[in-house]
Amino acid sequence: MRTASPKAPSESSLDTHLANSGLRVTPQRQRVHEVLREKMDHPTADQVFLRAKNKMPEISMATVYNCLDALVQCGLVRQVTLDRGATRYCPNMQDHSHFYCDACGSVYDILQTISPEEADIKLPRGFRLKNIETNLHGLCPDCAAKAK
Amino acid sequence: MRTASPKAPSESSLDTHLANSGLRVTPQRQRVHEVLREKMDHPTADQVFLRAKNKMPEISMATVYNCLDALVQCGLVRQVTLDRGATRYCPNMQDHSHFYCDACGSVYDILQTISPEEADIKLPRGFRLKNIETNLHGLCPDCAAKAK
DNA sequence: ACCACTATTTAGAATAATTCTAAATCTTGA
DNA sequence: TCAAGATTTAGAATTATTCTAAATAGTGGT
Ligand SMILES: [Mn+2]
Ligand SMILES: [Mn+2]
Ligand SMILES: [Zn+2]
Ligand SMILES: [Zn+2]
Repeated sequence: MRTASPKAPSESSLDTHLANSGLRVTPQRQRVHEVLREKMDHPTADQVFLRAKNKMPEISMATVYNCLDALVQCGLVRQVTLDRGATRYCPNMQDHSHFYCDACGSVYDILQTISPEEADIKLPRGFRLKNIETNLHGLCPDCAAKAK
Repeated sequence: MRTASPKAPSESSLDTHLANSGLRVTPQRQRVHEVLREKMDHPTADQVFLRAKNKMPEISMATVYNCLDALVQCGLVRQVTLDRGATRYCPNMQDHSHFYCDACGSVYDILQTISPEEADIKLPRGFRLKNIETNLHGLCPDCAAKAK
C-alpha cells in the first residue's frame, strides 16, 4: 500500500477542520458527523441523538449538542432555523439554500443561491456582511399534490 | 366631522385583516399589534408579553402566543427565526429582509429583498414556491467597530 | 512510562420556549 | 334572551436547550 491509512475525503476533512479550530478529533464528534452525512434530511439535535445511539449507545444528549456546536464552529455543519421548532443541522457545506414545506415541515437542499455580489445588497454604513441565507417557503411535491 | 370614527391606517388594517381571516378583533390582539408597532426591534414572545402588560396587566403569556399566531395567520406579522433562541416577531409587512448581528444578536430591517423572479430559482418538479426569506448575517456597526 | 494539565464527555438538574388543558368570559347571531 | 362558538386565562405539561460538577481521556514534557 502506498499510504498508511487512506481516509475518505469527508473524514480527513473532519480531522483538518477540527484541527484548524484547535478542536480534538473524538469518536463522538466523528459519529455525529457520520450521522449527519448518512441521512441528509436536516435532523434536529434530538434526532441526531437517537441515530448516533445506534452505534454508540453511551453517547449523551449534552455531547450531541457539544459536538454539533463544535462541528458548526469549525465550519463542517450549518445550523438551519426555519420555524418555532427545534434547530436542524445540515452537513452539506456546498453553497445552497433550503426549501421548507410549510405543510409537512420537510426540508430540501436547493443547489442554488444568491451571492452577495449578485444580490448587490446595500447596507447602511458600518454593517459588515458575512453571508446571506436564503430560505424558500412553499409546498413540497407531496403536499402540493394533496392541496389540489 | 366627515367620518364617524377615523382610524389610523394600521388599526383599520388590523380590523380588516382579522376579519378577512375570520378572526375577531379583541383588545388583546389590538394591544399585541400595538406593542409590535411601538418598537420595531423584533421582540420575542416574552418581550411582547412584558411590554403588553404595561397597559394591560391581566394579559397572559398564552394569550400573547395566541395573538401572535392570529396576527401571523392573517398576514399582519411575520415570524423571524434566526438562531437557536426564541422566535422574534416583525410587524413590518413591507417586503424586507433581516440583518442579524452574530455578535450581539440584534436584528435590523433591510429594505431590500430578492424577488422570486430576480432570483430565478429553479426548483425540482412539483415544488410550489410561496415566498423567499433572506437573512443577512454579519456584524452590526457597533460590533464591527469593537471587532477592530 | 509517569505526571500534570486541559479538553471532552457524561448524567442529571436547571432553565427557557412553547404548547396544551379545561374552565371562565365574551361575542354573535338566531 | 339564549345557545353556540370564539377567545382568554392560569397553570400544568412538554419540548428544546443550557448548565454543572464529576469522571474520563488525550497531550506534551520529563
Ligand atoms: Mn442543507
Ligand atoms: Mn423586520
Ligand atoms: Zn410537504
Ligand atoms: Zn452587534
